[in-house]
Amino acid sequence: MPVTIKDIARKAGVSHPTVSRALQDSSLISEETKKLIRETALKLGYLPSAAARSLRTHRSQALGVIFSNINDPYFSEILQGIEEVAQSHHYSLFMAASQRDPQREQTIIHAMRQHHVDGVIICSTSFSDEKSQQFSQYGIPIVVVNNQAAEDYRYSIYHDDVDGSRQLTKHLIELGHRRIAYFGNSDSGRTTQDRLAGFRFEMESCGLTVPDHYIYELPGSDPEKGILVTNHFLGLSDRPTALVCFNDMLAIGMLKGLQQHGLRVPEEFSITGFDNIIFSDYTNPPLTTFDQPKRFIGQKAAELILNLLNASTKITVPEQKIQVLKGRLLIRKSTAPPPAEF
Amino acid sequence: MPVTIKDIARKAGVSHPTVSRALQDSSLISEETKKLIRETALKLGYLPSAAARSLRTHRSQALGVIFSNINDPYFSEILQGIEEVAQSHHYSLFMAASQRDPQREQTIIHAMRQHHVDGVIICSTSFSDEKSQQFSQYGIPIVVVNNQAAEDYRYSIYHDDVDGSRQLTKHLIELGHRRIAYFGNSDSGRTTQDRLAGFRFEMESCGLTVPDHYIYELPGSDPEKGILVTNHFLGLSDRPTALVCFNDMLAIGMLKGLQQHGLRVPEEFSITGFDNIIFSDYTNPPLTTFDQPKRFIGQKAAELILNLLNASTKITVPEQKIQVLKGRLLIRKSTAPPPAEF
DNA sequence: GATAATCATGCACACGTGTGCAAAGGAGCA
DNA sequence: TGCTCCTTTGCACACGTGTGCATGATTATC
Repeated sequence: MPVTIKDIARKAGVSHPTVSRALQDSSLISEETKKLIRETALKLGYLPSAAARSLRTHRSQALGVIFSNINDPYFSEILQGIEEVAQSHHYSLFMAASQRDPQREQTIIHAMRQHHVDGVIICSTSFSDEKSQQFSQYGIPIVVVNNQAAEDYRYSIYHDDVDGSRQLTKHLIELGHRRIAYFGNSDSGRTTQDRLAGFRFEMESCGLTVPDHYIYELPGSDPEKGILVTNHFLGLSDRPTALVCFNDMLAIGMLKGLQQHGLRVPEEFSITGFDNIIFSDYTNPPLTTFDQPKRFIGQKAAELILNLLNASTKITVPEQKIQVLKGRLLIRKSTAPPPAEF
Repeated sequence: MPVTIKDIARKAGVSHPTVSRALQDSSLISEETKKLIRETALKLGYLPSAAARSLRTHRSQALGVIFSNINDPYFSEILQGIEEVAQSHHYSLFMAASQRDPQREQTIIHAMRQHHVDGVIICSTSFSDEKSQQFSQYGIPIVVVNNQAAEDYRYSIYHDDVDGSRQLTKHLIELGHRRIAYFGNSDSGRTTQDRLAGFRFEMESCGLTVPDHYIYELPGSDPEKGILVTNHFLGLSDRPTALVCFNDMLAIGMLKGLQQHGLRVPEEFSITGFDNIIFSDYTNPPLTTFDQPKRFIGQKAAELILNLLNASTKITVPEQKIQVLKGRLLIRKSTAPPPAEF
């Protein structure tokens, strides 16, 4: 049987409301009673009941975090950032993975509403606007990370993927490449769109055309997909000399596929990734990629939502609705000038 | 203002206890009132308050999951398994990372006790026995995964690392290697011990000696450590021809280190990993490793703890306290017979 | 010295749900 | 008709915490 404030009250010879106030460091209670109560609380090993507190105050000291897939090094690094900030602010984390399944998404929403989370961070690109409205409708603030429709949300954080994609493309162009293709992912919402848009934009502004068959997109991000798609690009009569990949996972797979076909990277073929997941530095050759501040993004998302929680009581509205974070180009060894004959 | 059972009661013209019972499908309530109540509950969009329910029943429908580090592909795959099972049983997940910091561990324990989790899964090797007793002391069942002292716990799950390490070592011996070294991790508790033990055991049972400088252990598992340690092994006068690495992360780093020194793997040097994380198949050459059923381990851990929760009411004691799961040897391209001159 | 002002504390109730017990209503039976 | 038994429902209270309000004690003011 756990210790309650009533137990403390009995032991200290006061009433339980006095204990409640004392532990909140209320100015109504005299310093000496506070001290007495704190000591007996410590002695008895008191721990407040989150359930009772949450029932009364409508605050749970818990945040919900929704991912499409936890088992993804990109997301787990974001999660790490979130967790750090949450823990240092004494917030607990409810975590769930939607697996892009609408059924599960609904289940998750219900679970989080039932558990009365104070706020929600959505890191799932597939989460629709109307789904997330189920939170805001009940006064639960949400922050979305890299969502497909960041602008539709009141608060969101995303990485400037257009910029990243442009920088990668520009790097290849500067190396002398002219026939550059794009290997994309089709189901990551805004990320899908922005990375392709950045590629196209940079190509066009350099006067380079992109034939339709230079764009290849498919759902999912297993490296295995990369291997499968190798054939497509290598089979083209106007074979590209360089490839911009949607992310590191796909690039890693593509790299393996190219090497299985006997191509030397980067001498015969250049390839870029995106995200700078830890393994992109351990491929052979190491991947040229775009470093996205993943942990920082997680931290910012957590800080933003915690500010919102305080704001709702203090009626302070944060000045900024949308935060755009910038990354940096990371030139490693998977890119080089195209072969001489081109 | 969320809908409560009282709102339903008012709308349906009954008392709130009747609603409570009806929604629990109690046999005390007539079928037609049940139907009426269910319909109005649906119409009003009722969602039970976990706080109130938990306060009354002392069950929260939530599990705690403690990791040392979330940003680790090995653990996140286990987490995925846990999440799947939990979600399908309508349990939510409280998640926290200890970062091997005793202070944070204590904070996590408090947070989880406050939130009244029904059970805890500990995937952190650094979690001490006495720490976890804080849970069992208050009747919260715990399941530990791959813990250093699995036998001390009432319920635990672990992978047979001794067996895995033996099989890897045996594979190298069968290829003809005699000078085999071990590159380990020093802060993963039982895993640390078992993998080294398996290596030693197999070497000895084949009559091969292991000089002290053939064993190198350090804390942490960043691939970067692998690079740093390359010098140690390559600098030895009796240089080994093969290396058994604690896990894939370190092996991936070591592989890069070897290649930076101009060594060809596997022609001049063989190397093995452990765990079969997804990237071990995408190094060049792909890593020979030991496939551990990570997701399955997570699923089993979640199932075990859910059984314990039911058992505590039904007074059924599970027959098995400790589950040992087996993996399988995965021979890829990072291992080959030693060079001819040896 | 009487009154007002200030401080510290306790009483009572609320949050939303679940459950023991009593009670009301109907059916069955002698 | 009177009794018992069963079904269905409501009443009252509990879970642990927080807060408005009243109360009692102490000090300040004229």
